[in-house]
Order: sequence, then structure tokens, then C-alpha cells
Amino acid sequence: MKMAEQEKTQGSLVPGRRRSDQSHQAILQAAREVLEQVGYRAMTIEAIAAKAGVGKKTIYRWWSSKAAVVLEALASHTEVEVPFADTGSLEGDLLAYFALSFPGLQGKSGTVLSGLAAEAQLDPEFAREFQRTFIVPRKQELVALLQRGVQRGELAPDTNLEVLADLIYGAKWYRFLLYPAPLDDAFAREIVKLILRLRSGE
Amino acid sequence: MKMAEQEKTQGSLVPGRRRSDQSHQAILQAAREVLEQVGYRAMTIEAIAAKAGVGKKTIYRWWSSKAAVVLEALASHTEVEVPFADTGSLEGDLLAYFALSFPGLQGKSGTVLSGLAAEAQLDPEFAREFQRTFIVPRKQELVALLQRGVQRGELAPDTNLEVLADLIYGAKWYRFLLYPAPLDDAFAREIVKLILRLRSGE
Amino acid sequence: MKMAEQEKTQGSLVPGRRRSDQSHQAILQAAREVLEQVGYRAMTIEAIAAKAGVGKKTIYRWWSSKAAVVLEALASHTEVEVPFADTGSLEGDLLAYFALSFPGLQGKSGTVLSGLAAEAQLDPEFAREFQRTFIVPRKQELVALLQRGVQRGELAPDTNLEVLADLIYGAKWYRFLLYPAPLDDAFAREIVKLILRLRSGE
Amino acid sequence: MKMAEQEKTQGSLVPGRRRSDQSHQAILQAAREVLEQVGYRAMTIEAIAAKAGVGKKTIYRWWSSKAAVVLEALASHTEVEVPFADTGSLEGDLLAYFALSFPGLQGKSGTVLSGLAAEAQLDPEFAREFQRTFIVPRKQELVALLQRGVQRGELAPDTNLEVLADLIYGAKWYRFLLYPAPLDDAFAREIVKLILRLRSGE
DNA sequence: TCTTAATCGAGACGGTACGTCTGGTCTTAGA
DNA sequence: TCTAAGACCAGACGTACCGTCTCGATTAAGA
Repeated sequence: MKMAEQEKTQGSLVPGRRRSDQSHQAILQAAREVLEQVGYRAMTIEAIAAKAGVGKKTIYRWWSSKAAVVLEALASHTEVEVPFADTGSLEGDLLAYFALSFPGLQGKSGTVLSGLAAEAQLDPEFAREFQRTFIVPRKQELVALLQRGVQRGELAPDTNLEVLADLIYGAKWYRFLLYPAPLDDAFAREIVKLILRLRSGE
Repeated sequence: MKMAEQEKTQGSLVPGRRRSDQSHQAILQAAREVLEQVGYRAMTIEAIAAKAGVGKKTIYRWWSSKAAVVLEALASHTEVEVPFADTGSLEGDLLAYFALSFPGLQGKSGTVLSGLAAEAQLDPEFAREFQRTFIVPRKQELVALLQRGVQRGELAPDTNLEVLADLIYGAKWYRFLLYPAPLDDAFAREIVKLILRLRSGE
Repeated sequence: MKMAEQEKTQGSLVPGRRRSDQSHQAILQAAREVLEQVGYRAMTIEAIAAKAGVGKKTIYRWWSSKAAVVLEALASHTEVEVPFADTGSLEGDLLAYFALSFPGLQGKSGTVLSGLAAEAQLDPEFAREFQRTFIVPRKQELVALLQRGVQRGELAPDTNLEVLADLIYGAKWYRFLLYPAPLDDAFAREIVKLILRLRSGE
Repeated sequence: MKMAEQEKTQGSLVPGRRRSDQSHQAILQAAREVLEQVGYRAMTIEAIAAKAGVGKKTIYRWWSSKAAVVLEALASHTEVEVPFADTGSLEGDLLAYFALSFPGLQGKSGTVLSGLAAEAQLDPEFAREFQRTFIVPRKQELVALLQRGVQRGELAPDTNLEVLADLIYGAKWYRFLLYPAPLDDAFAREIVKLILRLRSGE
């Protein structure tokens, strides 16, 4: 997190009271609770401040928007993390990933995630933060997963893995955010079936 | 539009003043102008009403949210429409589509579209309307495009075109909404290259 | 009141919803209650709005400050009004006035009045309103009282009644606002004694 | 000043860092500058602290409110002091006093003084300090001035000088703080004219 | 032609959250 | 122990929009 780094560089150079880690944690915790109770859209900075027993100023001092608070609140709990396990085959790896990933997009946690995505589309500054801490790292993991497929000979060596990952993640996000069709096992299997049909460009 | 149908059923049965088409058009025009000037997020119903010289009530009477107004404002100008031409080959069809589609996602019109997508993620009711009038029809056209590829023998007959369309549209939306990489010709060519490598499942 | 006049001139000329007299009265009533409960300084616009069941905007729409609300709240109850009775003698008139006037400067109502005076010293716009509706009319009544003294021959005809009224009201306000000495009967009698010693300038 | 006395009693008995006179003066100087720039009402403790390069705590440690700071800041510059000269006659003494006193009530310094008066009306604790250091001493000087008039035979020996001083100061403050009429030479002459008409009570 | 009823522009209304501001307190490191 | 700095809790500020609710004035059908 950007904050933690700042704090370190602060060292013992500047005078003044330091950031209260107690308040910091209380805010993140309160954000999670409010999210759970009223959802992303109805969540307000005021409610977080009240629940955390914190002045609104203390939130505005350290975060630029409610989306930024939520992003850190989620990141610090790693509950959105999905492991990219090595099952020995590309098919298995992908199916395992989808099996773990899709359920987290249902219900409340899905609403929160789509709320963050919405915020990213409305606020360019938050978009960069969201991409930096969430979107880009995930994609790199998927590329690594596909790379293993290449090494095993399941994908042609000349496959553009970056774009293939765009296609795979794209399909997932497209159905999650935009298209009215379920994110289920059948969908996962059909995606994998298509991926496995890719042959070399000779 | 839902509105137009309602008006028809009204017929000549009820007394009272009819809906003013002048106000209707003034609202859509004002919505477009306000969008152009301040962007989707900063746009308010009040601003549209003021610019259109219209009471807020008149807007609320006919639309449920600012997103609904914007959706109709855009639809009524068909500026987001992209033709799916038949160039004689799947590769040509796809490249032609991307070449026409990508520029419209840049600049102001891109911001408007991502604003609508954001709204869809925050408001389930608007999401349904957005899907019904925008997302689903587009996908059906893409499926039809792919269908021509099957007929020409460029895609295997047993290809799941629905899911393939999810992958293609997904990649486009993913880069548009979430991933920090450009929507350019190179991206289009790489997608097409991958699609053309799909072989039959035997 | 300025408001009432505006409303009258409004007549049926302007469109739009009219000012709600119900809200108007509720705000004045709430202001009186909050004043009673927490005093002038601790009173807030928010508290008035909450107690009146009114949006803050409705208060800000019609009054420029909390002092303006309080001024009208008091004026509309005429509880600060003190009659200037005609007892048949200047001495009697003055003593009667002081006897009625001094008690109202004690306790809660005194605090409210000094709060308004303070506001007038801090806010020139409110000062003008305060003078117009409160200070100047009172003084004119006192001048009229003194005029009766002249007619009865108790004051010399060449007495500058305006300045004499400044002296009398000044002494009262000076002790009320600034000087730590009581506003009691003894003070009233001593003032009257001095006034009655005024002789003609020959 | 209360503060200065406290410092003396501290002597060299107690351990710890002594009060910084440099900070003390910087605060008073900053208070004067901020007063000059933004006026009494808009002045804040924070602004004084920032301009003085001093922690807010250092101000709160030594003064109870911004009014207390201002009171000392002004007192330490004695710019509000007005000498009560002996011109040889009551008329001359009073006119000389008014001539020196009235100009200081105009413009910025007048605003500051009325701000302090306002504060005194809102804050009983400050009111006592204001009376102790400012109001009461002035009045005693005026009483002394009047006393000279008694000794010269210009006022009857049985005149209640305390109440007469209330009338004179009252008239001045009344016009300064409340009544919309100028504090000018004409007003001074009219007051003096009335005072000189006082005869004995026989 | 008159009645009836829905529409219109205008804008006040009750609410709610915003992001800012200030007050007064607390916590640092250093003098 | 005091200082400068500044983060902290608290909560009012005045603003902005929301979506609803009057208003009087149109506007069209049916009586």
C-alpha cells in the first residue's frame, strides 16, 4: 500500500503526531461491515466514520474516495484472492481457477466488486489504483498459468498469451458485468474447450 | 421505446393534455449537450431540466433515472451503432468491425459509454434495460457474423458461437473498461489471429 | 416582515410552489424551543431544521443566518415587547417602562437578546435588520415618551430628545451588555432622578 | 495581564522548559496581523498559530479563547488607550475626551472592538476579563473626570456620578454598537450640552 | 362551448451526504 | 516540561441533488 511506504519514509524526521494505526484499522473494518450491511452504492463516508468512531477528516486525509477505502479494505483481507493452482494440465488449471473464481462473483461480494469496477469507470484516478493493485496482477497470474500450458505443449509456442488472457478474462468480466448469462461450470467448460482447440499458426 | 408504446395504448380514450414531443426532444438534446460538457458522472437531472427549459417532474414522469435518459438520448442518435458488414471472409468481417468499433470507444463518447456501463453495474433495473437495448442485440449480430464464418467453413461447425462471442466481446470490453492497454489495430489483429486458429474438436 | 410583503407582491404572477407557511411557522417555533433548551450560542441551524422537520435548505432559502431566524422568531411572539404606558408624569412613565423592561433582560431571554446584539456587531447585514426591526422603533417610542414630558412641562422645550434617548437607552444597554452592575430599581430611580434635574438652556 | 503574573510566580522553582517569550510575542503579533487582514470574526486560532509558527496547543495553554488573545494583543499595544486630560473645565474635558475617543471607533479598530464586545456577550468568562481590564477602568477614569467637575462647581455635589457615567458611556456605546447614527462632534456637543444643564436636586 | 383531466414550467419542499472547516485534545521528537 | 507540528474526534457548516409536491396555466378530448 502507498500509505505504508509513506509512513516508513517519514521515519523520525518530521514532528507531529503519527498516523494512528488503530484508526486506520477501525476504518477498514467499519468499511467492511457497512459494505456487508447496506451494499456498495448505499455506503457513505459518513457511515464509515460513525461506525469506526472516527472523524470524517481522518478518512479524507488518507483516502480520496469511498472506492479507495473499499479497495484497501478488501485487499487487506485478501478474501478476493484466488489461488492459481498447478493441477498438471492446462484444462485442469483453468477449470480449477474458474471453479474458485466464479462463486466469489455471486451475491454480496460480487456486488462490491462490480461497484469497484463501476467506480473505476467513473473516476480515472481510482481506475489507475484499481488496475495497479487488482486488475493487472491478476492478469499476470493468468498469463503465467497459460505459460505453463505452453511449456507442457498444450498451447502452441507462438500463441499471444497476453491477448489470450484478455479473451479469457474478458469473457468472465463480460458476463459478470454486462451480459445476462450465468457464470457457471458449463460456461467454464465451454471456454476451456475453445482454448484447447487453438492450434499453432504453422 | 417503452414510452412510445404506452402512448399508443392511450389512444383517444383519455382526456387531458398529451405528452409534449417538443419537451421530449428538448430533454434528449439537453442531455446530449450536458453529457458533452460535463461528462456522465457530473451530469444531473437538474442540469438537463434547466438546459431543456423543462420541469424536473417532466423528466421523472417519463424516465426512471439519468441513465435511462442518456440511453435514449444516445439510441435516438444511433451514433453508437456500428454496422456488421459482410466482407466475404471472417477475418475481413472481424477486422472491419473492430476498425469501426474501436474509435467510438475513445474520447467523450467512450466516457459516456463507460458511464452507462458503470450505471448498469450499480443499478440492476437500469442494467436490464441496458442489456435489452444495447448489449444483447450487439452480441446477436456478432454471433451472426461468426455464423457466416461457419457457413464459409472458416470456423468448425461444432464451435460454440455464443461463448466465442463472449470471448471476443469480452476482450474488447475488458480492455475498454478495466485493463490499461490500448484498443488498437494490433489488438484487433491478434484477436483475429487467435480466432482463426480454432480447429474442430474432431 | 420583509417576507410577508414579498409574498403579497408575488400574488399569482410567478409560477412554482409557494412558500409553505406551515414550514415557516414550524421553523420559528423550533427556533424558540431550541433557544430555550440550549441557549443562543449553542443553537445550530441543523438543530432547528431537525426539530422543525424541515430541510436545512428551507431555512437557508429564507433567512441569512441563525440570528435572522431568532430575530423573526422573537418578533413574531412579541414577548420582548414592552408597552410605553402613559402614567400622567414623566417620572411615572420612565419608572413604569424600566420596571417592565429590566426583568426581560434577566435569565434566558436576556441571553438571547445579548446574543442577537453580538450577532449584530459581527454581521453588518444582520445589524441593519436588527436596527430596522428592533432598535430604531424602540427608540422612537422612547422619544415619544419624552415628548409627552415636554408637553407636560417636565422637560424644557429645547431639550434634544434624540440625544437624551441615546443617553437613557445607552445606560440601559451599557449595563446590560458591558458593565458589571445590576439593572434594578435603584438604577432606574437614579436615572430618572438625573433626567428630572435637566433644566432649560435659558 | 494574568499571564505575565503567572510567569513571575513560576520563577526558577519548577523544572521543565520555561515559557518562550519569543512565542508569546509572536502570537500577539500574529493576532494583530490576522485581525488586520481578515477581521475579528474570520480570525481563527489556527490562523494565528500558523502565522506565528506556533502549535495550537501553545496558544490554548496560555489563553482561553481567541478573544483573550485579542484582548492582550490590543492591551499590549495600548492603541485603544485614550488619555483623560484636564483642560480646566468639564465641557472642555468631555469634548476633548470625545474628540480623541470617537475616531478610534471607526474603521478596522472599531470592528475589532465591537468584535470583543460581541465575544463578551457570548462568553461570560471572557466578559469578566473584558470588564476587568477594559470596561471598568475606563469608567473609573470618566468618574474621576466628572469628579473634577463637581470640585469646580460645574456639577452639583449630590450628582450620582456613577450613573451619570453610565449615561455618558452608554450613549457612546449605544451609538457605536447598536444605533445607526454617527459618533461625531455634533453628537459630542449635544451630550455635553445636556450634561451641563443638570442642576442640583435642592 | 363547457367540463374534465393530464400535461407543462417553475420551483419550494423534506431529506441526505457531501467535502470543508474549526475547535479543542493528544501524540510525537527534539530543545 | 515545554515546544512545533500536525493527526485526532467531533460535529456544524453551507451546498448540491435527489425525487416529490404544489402551483397556475395549457391543451385536448368528451359531454
